[in-house]
Formats: sequence, structure tokens, C-alpha cells
Amino acid sequence: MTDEPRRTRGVQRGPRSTHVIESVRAAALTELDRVGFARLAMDAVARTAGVSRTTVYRRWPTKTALLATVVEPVLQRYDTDPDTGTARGDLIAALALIRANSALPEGRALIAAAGEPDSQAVVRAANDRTIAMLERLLTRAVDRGEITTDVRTVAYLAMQGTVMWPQIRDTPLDDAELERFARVLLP
Amino acid sequence: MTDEPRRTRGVQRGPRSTHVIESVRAAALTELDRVGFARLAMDAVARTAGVSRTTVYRRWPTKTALLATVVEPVLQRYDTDPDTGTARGDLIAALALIRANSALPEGRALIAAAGEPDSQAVVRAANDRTIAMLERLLTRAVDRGEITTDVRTVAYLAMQGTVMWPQIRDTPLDDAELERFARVLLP
DNA sequence: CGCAATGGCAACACACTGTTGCCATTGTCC
DNA sequence: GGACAATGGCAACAGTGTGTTGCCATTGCG
Repeated sequence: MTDEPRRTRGVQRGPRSTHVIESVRAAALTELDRVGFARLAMDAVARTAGVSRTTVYRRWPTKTALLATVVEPVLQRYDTDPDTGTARGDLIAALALIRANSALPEGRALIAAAGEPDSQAVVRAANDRTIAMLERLLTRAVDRGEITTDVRTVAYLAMQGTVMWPQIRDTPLDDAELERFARVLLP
Repeated sequence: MTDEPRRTRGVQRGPRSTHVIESVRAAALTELDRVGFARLAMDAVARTAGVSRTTVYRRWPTKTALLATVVEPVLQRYDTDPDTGTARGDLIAALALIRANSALPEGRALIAAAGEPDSQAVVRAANDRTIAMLERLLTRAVDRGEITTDVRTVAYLAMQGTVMWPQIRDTPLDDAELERFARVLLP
């Protein structure tokens, strides 16, 4: 063997390099989808990303930090509200959005992390984001006189869980079920 | 040190011994409550139970098997239905039961295991047990003419998630919220 | 009494975790 | 162009947990 000591292996290095963040995020997503959050190994993420373990640990000290990075883009979808013109329409759109997000690998990762003591903060932040959207939506409906505050309270209780739980059970609601649910809440 | 080779340490051994099952179950519960399902270590369970690791592995080849054993007694509570005389009473009782069970260490262990690919079977079995109860309850209400099949469908969709999801978020519903929810479903 | 069932002990190879010290590369600023 | 700071790779580390295995000890039951 010609003892070639060190060489660049097509990897960009030096200041301001961003490929690491992207490839690690992608790798984490892949691994999360493959083995779930509990079995997620920083080691495997690094290998999949084609990056050194050291590097991963430098940017993300914990699995939870990694989860937060992975999940962020999906959470941003909750920042713009559905606005279909009617309360029921908004409601259905919101339910569908929650369903869609929680079906994504990112969403499933969040679900898997829900039971983990040290991921609580991330999971809670994600939920708060969802709930903020529902709050805006329901309050708007009250303002427009489309629902009473009493309905708002119950809807608020029931909406997220009704969508999320079937998702956890891996038997998501279909569109007809979403609509039927919305019809009962907003008769 | 007088090199005392082997001695019984107050431990019952031989055929038909049952202390192992009980102490391991208790230890597993303790550990589950302490570190959650993901970090549950067979090693720690064995140590806490005062039992050899070998022994634990012999009876429970996987963490999931251990979970199933731990959780079984709680699931049995779903096998007898609430029967208060009215549909709404039954409904509230059922919701309260789900809430109570999922607040127990056993229930929290199940929630934590919900995202784990290899625990899916156990989690699903547990949910099916719950759902079976709800099914019986709602069908009985339909038979008695207290609700329509349409309400049954929606209630069926919404009940479990509405209770479980806040539990996952660690902000369980209070009694007033349970009743309000029941009142909307069964006006 | 003898045996089968049960459990303990010790050791093994393996995998993942965090961490650390040292070196290589590269963009940027002077 | 040269120096430097930022960035990342490599290798090694001790520590912990995982399953598994071979061997031995105890004990209830026929």
C-alpha cells in the first residue's frame, strides 16, 4: 500500500460549510423512519450521513436536539392558518393538516419520542404549535359567530386527540371520518 | 475471608418457584416509571428484582415481552363494562377508566412504547382491549335507543383519542372536561 | 432417592455512548 | 500570498447495556 496519509474525500470543509447540517438531517430522518426514536443511534446517523460521529455530537449533543432540528420544517406548516371562509371548512382543513403532518416521518418521530422523559420539551413545543393554530381557528369562528364558546371548548379538547390517536395506532382517519367529526362539532 | 463457596441467599429455587415473576414484574414497573420504556435496561430490572440477568432473559426474551407481562393486570380492567344505567353515565365512566389506566405507570409505559416498532403488537393489543369496551358500551346505547348509530360512529372515533392525547401531553382532562365532552356527544 | 426444573454466576463478543487530543482543510481578512 | 479561525475527520478511551452460553447449585416432586 502506498501510504497515502490524508486526503479530501470530496467533502467540503472549512468555515461556513453547510452540507453537514443537511446531510445529517436527511440521515436522521432516514434512521428515524427505519428504527424509531428510541433505537436511533447517533453512530448510525453519522455513518448514514457520511460524516464523523464527532461532528454530529458537536452540533447536536443529544438525540433530542437532533429531533428538534429534524422536526422544525414540519412544524412551520402550523404557522399559517387554513382560511376557507367557513368554520367547518377551516376545521376540516386543520384536521387534515394535523393528520398529514403526523403521518410524515417527522411526525412519527415526534410520536415515538412522546413517551421519552428527556424529549418532553421538544414534543411539548411541537404540540403547542399545533394547539396555537387550533386556538386561532376556533377563536376566529367564535368571533364570526359561527360557534359558541362552549363548542369551542369541547372542540379544543377533542380535535387534536381524535386525529392523533388513530395515527398513533397506525389506522389514520379517512376524509369521510374527518368530515363526520366536523359535522358533529359544528352542526 | 473464609471462602464460603455458594449459599442460598434467602432465595427460593427449584421447580414451581413463582417469586421471580412477581419480583421482576415489580422491578420492571419501578424501572419503567423511573427511566421510561426506551431506556429500560434488562440489566437494571434484574438487579432491582434481585435476580440474575440470565433468569430475566430466560422468561422474557425481549423488553416487549416484559412490557406485556407488566401491563396485563391493568388491561383486565377493561374486561368488565361500566354499567350505570344511562348511556351518558357509562360514557363518562368509560372515559374516566381510560384516563385512570393511562395515568398508571403501566399505562405510561404503554404510551412510551407506542412509537417503538417492535412493541406495536403489545400496544395494539392493549388498544384493542380498550376499544372493545367502548364498542360494547356504544352498541348497548344504540340498542337501548339512547343514541343513533351516527353518534356512535363519531363517539367511537373521538373518545379514546380525546382522553389519551392530553394524557400523553401530561395534562390530563379533569372531571368537568370529561362531562362537557360527554354532554356534547350525548345531548 | 434421583431427577427435572429452575435459577445463579461468569465470561464472552458486540454495539453504542460521550469525550478528548491531534491533525487536515479551507474560506476569509489583512 | 500568508496567517488564522472555523470546521471537520480520525482514533482511542472507558463505560454501559445486550444477548448468549457453559457450568454449577438448589429444590420440589414422584
